[in-house]
Amino acid sequence: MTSWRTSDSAGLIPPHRYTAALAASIEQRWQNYWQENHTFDAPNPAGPLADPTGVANRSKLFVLDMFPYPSGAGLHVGHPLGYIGTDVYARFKRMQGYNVLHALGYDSFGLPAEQHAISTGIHPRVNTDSNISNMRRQLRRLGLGHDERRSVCTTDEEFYKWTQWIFLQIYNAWFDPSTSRARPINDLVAQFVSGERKTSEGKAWSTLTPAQKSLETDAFRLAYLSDAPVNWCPGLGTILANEEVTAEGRSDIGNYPVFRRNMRQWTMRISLFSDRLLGDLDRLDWPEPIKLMQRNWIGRSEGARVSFSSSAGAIDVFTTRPDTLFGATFIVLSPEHPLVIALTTEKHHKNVEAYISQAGASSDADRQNDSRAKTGVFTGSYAINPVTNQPIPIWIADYVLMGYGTGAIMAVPSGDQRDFEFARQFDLQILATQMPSADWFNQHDITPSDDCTTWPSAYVGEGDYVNSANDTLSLNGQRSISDAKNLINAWLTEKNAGEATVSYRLRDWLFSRQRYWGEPFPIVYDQDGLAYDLPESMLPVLLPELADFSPQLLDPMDSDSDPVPPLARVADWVTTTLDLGDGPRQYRREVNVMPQWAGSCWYELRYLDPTNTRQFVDPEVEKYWMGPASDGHTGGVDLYVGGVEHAVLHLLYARFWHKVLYDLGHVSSEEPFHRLFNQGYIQAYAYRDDRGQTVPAEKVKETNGTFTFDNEKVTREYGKMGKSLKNIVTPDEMYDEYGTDTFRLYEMAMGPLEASRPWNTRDVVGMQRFLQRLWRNVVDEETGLLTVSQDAIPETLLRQLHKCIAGVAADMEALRFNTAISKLIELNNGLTQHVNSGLSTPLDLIKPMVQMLSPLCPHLAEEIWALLGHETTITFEPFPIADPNLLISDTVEVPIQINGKVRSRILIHIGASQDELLTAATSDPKIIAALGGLVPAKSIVIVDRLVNFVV
RNA sequence: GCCGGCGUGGCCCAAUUGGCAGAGGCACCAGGUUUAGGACCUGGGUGUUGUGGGUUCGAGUCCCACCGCCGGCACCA
Repeated sequence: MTSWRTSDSAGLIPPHRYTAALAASIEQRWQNYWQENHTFDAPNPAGPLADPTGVANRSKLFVLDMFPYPSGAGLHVGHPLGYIGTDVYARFKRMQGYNVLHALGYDSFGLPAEQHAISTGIHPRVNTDSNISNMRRQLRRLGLGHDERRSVCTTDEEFYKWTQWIFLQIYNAWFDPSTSRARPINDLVAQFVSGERKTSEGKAWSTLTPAQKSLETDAFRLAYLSDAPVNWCPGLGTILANEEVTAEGRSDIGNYPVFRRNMRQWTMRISLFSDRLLGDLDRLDWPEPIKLMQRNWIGRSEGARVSFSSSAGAIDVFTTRPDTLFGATFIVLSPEHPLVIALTTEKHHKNVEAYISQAGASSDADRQNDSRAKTGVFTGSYAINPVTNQPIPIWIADYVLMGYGTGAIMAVPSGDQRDFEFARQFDLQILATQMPSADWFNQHDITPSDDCTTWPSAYVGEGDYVNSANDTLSLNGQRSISDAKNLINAWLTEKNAGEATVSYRLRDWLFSRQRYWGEPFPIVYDQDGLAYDLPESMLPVLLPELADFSPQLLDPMDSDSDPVPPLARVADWVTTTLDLGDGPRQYRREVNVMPQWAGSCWYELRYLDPTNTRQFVDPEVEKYWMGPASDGHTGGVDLYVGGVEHAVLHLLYARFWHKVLYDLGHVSSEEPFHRLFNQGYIQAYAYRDDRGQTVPAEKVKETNGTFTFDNEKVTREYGKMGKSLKNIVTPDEMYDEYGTDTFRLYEMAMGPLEASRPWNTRDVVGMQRFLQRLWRNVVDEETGLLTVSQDAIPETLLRQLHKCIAGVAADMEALRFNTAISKLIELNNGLTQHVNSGLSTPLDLIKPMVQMLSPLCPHLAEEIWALLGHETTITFEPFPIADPNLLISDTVEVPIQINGKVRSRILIHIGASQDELLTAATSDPKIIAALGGLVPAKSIVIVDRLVNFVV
C-alpha cells in the first residue's frame, strides 16, 4: 500500500491532508448528522412545536436574515455573506446557552417568476418551486444551522391564508387620532350608531343605506379603495408603489416608464402612522443611516396651515415659514389642484387649460428637472392675504406638487429661491420681510436695502423683521425665527385664519397589482359594487389555474389604456356564489393581487409558529421570541441582518403592519425588528477588451499590474456580480475547490461584515492553508491518526490561548468576525511553532481552540471534536471562558518618547508608578544620549503606557 | 444642490477609541525541505495613514477646508 497518491496537477499529496475532497466528505457527513438529529430545531414554549423542557432556564435569541427571493439564477458568492454572518453569531450564542431561533424561508411571490411564466408558458409555481429547491441545495452545502421546520414560503397556501387574514385585520380597522392607535372598525360603527360620531352629512346611522354606510366606514378603513393618482407602468402592466419608482420616474424592476394617472386601487393608510413610524425609530437599535433614510422618506415638517380667502372659497396652504406671511405676494396652485377650474376667469380659461394639459403630458421626471426655467399661468383670480388684507394674484405652476402639503403654496419670493425665480420670470411683486446681514449685501456687492428689486436672489436665514406688521400684530425688529413663528401662529389661530400644523411627505401605500403571481384579495363585490370581506372560514382564497399568464400586451409608452389583470379572464373564478350570512348570492371577486411586499410584512412572525393551523402565531410563542425585553423596550427580532436596499420599502411596510397587529392586540411587540445590521456587498472585478466587450473574469491573468485575456490587454472595472459583467463566482465552485468551511472563513475574514469589498478568488487559499495547518496540528497527514497529547500547555501558549479566548468572544459578540479569525490564526501559528519544534499538541489547548473555531467552521470543528473522543455534537458545548489571571502579565514594554517620537523602550513591571517609570526612563542609556544633557521642560507619564519628554 | 458613509503597505484589511502605524490573509523576496514541484517550513513590511491647515506633550483617531469613490434624497413649500 502506498501512502502517497497523485494529484491531477503535480506532485504527491498525503492521504489525510485537509483537501477540498476531504472537506467535502467531512461536511456532507455532518450536514446529514445535523439533519437526522434535528440539531437546530428550536423548542417553542407552546403550540404545535412546544417543548417546555427545551425552553426552560435558557435565554432566547431570535436571529433573522432578510427574506430572500428565490431567483432563477441561483446564488453567487455575494448572497451568503449575511447568512454566514448570522449563522456564526447564532452558533456562538448557542454555545453560550441561548435557545436560538434561526430559520430561512422564501419570499416566493413576485414579478420575475411571472415574467418567466409569460415567456415560457410554464406555471410560475413550477418555476418558483424549482428555484427554491436549487437554492435550498446551495444553502444546505453552506452548513447553516437553520430550523428546517420553519422554512415557510409566501406562496404556500397555508402561508398566504394568513397574509389574507392579516389584510382583513387591517381592512377592518381604523385609526383613532385621539390615541394614535388602530382600533376595530366595529368601534367606529358603534360611535356612528350612538351618535357620538356624526356621519358626513349629519344623518342618523340607522337611516343610511348599506352603500352609504360602507362609504362612511371606507373613509376610515386602514385598507381602502381609492380613486387616486397612481404610478401606472404599462411596460409591466401594473401600478407601482411610490417606493418602487426611481427618481428618474421609471420602474425599479425593468426600468420601464411610469405615468401618473387616476385609477381605483386598494390603498393602505400608512400615512396616518407617520408620527409613530418616525418617533419609534429612536427606540430601535438600527444603523443611523437607515434611520435617516426612513426619516427623510417620512419627511415630517413643522409649519402652519394658512387660509387665504378667494372667490372659490378658502385656499389652504402649508408653509414651514409662516413668519414670512407678510411677504406672501402671490399664491401658486398645483395644476391638479381641485380649485383651479373654479378660480380661472373667462379671459384666462384657454391659457390655463393649455397649461394643465401640457403639465399632465410631461412626466414627473421632466417636471422635476430643476435646471428648467419656471413655467406657470395666471388664473385671473386673487386671494386675500390674511395679515395684510391685500389681494394677491393666484397662479398655477408645475413646480408645486399636488402630492405634498395641500398642493398650494403661498409664495414668498424674498425668502424662497424658487418663488424668487418665479416672481422674476413673471414680474410679480417681491417684498422683503427680513433684512439680510451686512455680509450678505457685501458678498453680492450691493447697497443694503429692503428694496428687493436690487437683490440678486432670495435671502434665507436669520435677520431683522421688516414690513411685517398690521393693526393687531407686529413681528418687526430683531427676533428669532422660532419666536416670530410662535407669534404668527398664535395670531392665525386667534383670527381663525390658520394654525400650527405638521406635514408629511409619506403618502398612502398603493397596495394592488394587476398581475397573477400574488396573494388574491379576500374581498368580493355584490351587484352594486359594494365590497365585502370574506370570513376566516373562507380563507385562503386560492389563486385559480390559468392557461395563459400574459397580461394584456401594452406598449410601455401607452399611458391611457386600462389594465385588465390576468385574473379578470378567469370567468368562473371571478363570478362566485357565496353565503355571507344572508343566503347564497352571486359575487364578483377582486381581480387584483397583493404586491410582493405583503408576505415579507409578517413572515418573521410565521417562523415562530409555522405549523399553527388555528392562528397566524400563538400569542405565547410570539411573546417568548419577540416580546419586549423590559418596560419601554419595543420587542422584536433580536438581530436582523440584510442589505441596505430595503431601507424604505420592506422595513417601512413591515413596521406599519406590525404596529397595526400590535394595536389590535395580536402581538406583544411594538416593532418587528429591534436590532438591525446592514451587511455590505461583495462586488467583483470585471474586465473589458479594447472593443469594450466584457471578457470572462476568471480567465484574466495579471502580471505586474496589467491584465490580459488571451494575451490581449484588458482594462479592469469594479461592479456588481452578474451575467453582463461575466464576473460571477458561485458558492458551488468554492465548495468544489476549497470546501465549505474554507469558503465560510474567507467570507468572514475578508473584512468587517458591514463593509462592501471586492471578491478575489485567489485570496481564498489563505484560509484553506490555515485550516490545513490546524488539521495537521491534530491529525497525522499520512496515517490519519490523532497526534494530540496529554502534555501541559507551556506558559506562553497558555497565555496566548486565554488572550485569544477573551478577544474572540468579544469580537464574535460584536460581529467582528474578521478580527476573531485573525486571532485564531495567530494562536494556531503559535501552536504550529510548538509542533514544529518536535512537541505534540496538548489536548487542553486544542479543545478550546476547536470550540472557538466551531461557529466559523462547524464541520471541521465537529470532525476534530469527534476525533477527540466526543460522541455528541459540539453545537451546545459551552464557549471557552478566559481566565483573567492569565490575561495580565507581570511586565510590560513601555515606549519612551522625546517630543512624541519613540526613542527607546523599557521593560517594567505592571502598575509601576509614575515616579518609577520616570526614574527608569531618565536612566535609560538611549534616552540619556538622545537628551544630550537637556533637561525636559515637561514629562508626560501614563502608567503602563508611555513616557514622553518634551524638550 | 442637500444629507450620509468611506479613503492606512502592491491588494483585502487591523490598530486597546488621543499613546510604539501593523494583527491576520493574498501577492512579492530570500533561505530550508525536496529529484522536482508547492497548497510545506523559516525569515523578510515594501508607508508622506487622500491633500492642506488647526487643537494637543502626542493625531490614522478630534476640529476646519478641499479632493476622490460609494449610497440616499432632490422644485418638499
